Amino acid sequence: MADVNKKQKGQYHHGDLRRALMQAAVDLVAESGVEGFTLREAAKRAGVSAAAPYRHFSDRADLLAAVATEGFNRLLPALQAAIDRTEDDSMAAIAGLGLAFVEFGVSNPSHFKLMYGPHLPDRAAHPELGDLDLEGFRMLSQAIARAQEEGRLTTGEPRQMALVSFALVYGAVSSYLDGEMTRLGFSTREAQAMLEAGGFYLLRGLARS
Amino acid sequence: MADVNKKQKGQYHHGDLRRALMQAAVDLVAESGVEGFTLREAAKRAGVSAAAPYRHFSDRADLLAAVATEGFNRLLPALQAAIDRTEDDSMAAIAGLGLAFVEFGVSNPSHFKLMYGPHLPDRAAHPELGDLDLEGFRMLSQAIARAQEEGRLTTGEPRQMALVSFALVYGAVSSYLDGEMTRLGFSTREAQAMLEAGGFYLLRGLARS
DNA sequence: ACCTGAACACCGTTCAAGT
DNA sequence: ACCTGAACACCGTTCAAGT
Repeated sequence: MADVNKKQKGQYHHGDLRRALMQAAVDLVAESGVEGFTLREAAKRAGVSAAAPYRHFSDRADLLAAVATEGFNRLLPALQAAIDRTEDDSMAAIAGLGLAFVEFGVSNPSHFKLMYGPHLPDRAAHPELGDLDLEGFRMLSQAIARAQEEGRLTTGEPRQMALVSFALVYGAVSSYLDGEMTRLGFSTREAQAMLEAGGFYLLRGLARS
Repeated sequence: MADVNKKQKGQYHHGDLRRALMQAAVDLVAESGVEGFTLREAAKRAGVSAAAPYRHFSDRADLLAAVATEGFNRLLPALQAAIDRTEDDSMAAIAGLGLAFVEFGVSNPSHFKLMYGPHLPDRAAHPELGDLDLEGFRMLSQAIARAQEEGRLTTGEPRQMALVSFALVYGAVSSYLDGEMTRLGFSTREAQAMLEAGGFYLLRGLARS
């Protein structure tokens, strides 16, 4: 049960330096935000020199993008599972997607910040990120379209209704992670209650009257 | 009409270095994000040495916090104006608050990011920021309470309904500013349309049935 | 009171050299 | 193929010294 996060003393090769660096990034972001992450500190925690990361990542941003990609690769199956779990109820599927998204963000704050935050300077350099992002959004759009076909949601562009829903859950999670809710005097419990109520209010507004 | 942003050549005193540094910060954040802002570059643009800013700000974070404070000092009057403009219609006041918030964010992206983003490492060091933040939130809560008294919104904790509304507009603005909407394939026009529709859907959900 | 110049510790990144 | 050590340009911050 060797610790894969640190190089064995005296060993020349690391084992899985790529993994260890990504884990160090997640830890550092959790500890002190994305600004608090430095390549040198990540290398130090993995027990290698400051130059070693450049064998595995082209630069600092490339490492962060790899963590973001890992995040999408965790989120998308969770969203799919939420849909599968509610095969019979199209409205429940939409609510389930929202809850799964929120749960993912709260459980994976470092990943979430890198996936959706302003920290990746050149997203064009990582096209796979955009593709994964779009795929999640398409799941939501399709769930909304399905509910419309069943006559349970009001008419309107599914894409637009999806974007409204996304803005709500995205705003909820990121303002929570940024500490805005705490600043406004909400406890974690209250914040959670509001998330559920928020989804309820919005769904009510989207519902067929 | 002297350029207050640069020190006159040969002049020893600057004139208003504090202002010039804050303006440089706004510009740098707009150009390359908060990560792209450096104290040294701001000082360079103001025409002073790298140590000069420390006469006016205790450190880098203090300068950024000053810009955030300036942002709240612009936002709050805009919110108040939105309320005054719709004295007679409590529902219009809520919608007006949302639109004013969105308009502020789109027009003052650098300020908005610093006010609500994760970039200020120690917000406790700047208590006035939390106060101003809360004041804006109280405006929204009161508008909601008023609409409830008039029987136009469903019952429920105004604070909680305000938080839901805040999450929606906050999510809309910050995902727009972070480029997420563009990534999802929405044009600026579409994004704007969705903002309006989003407010409509949510208000509909909050309305008394 | 306000600013400069030099200094320190730190960072991202490169590159020749080691195993 | 993978990593080290030294180097470079840059950054935040401090401090003695200048005006």
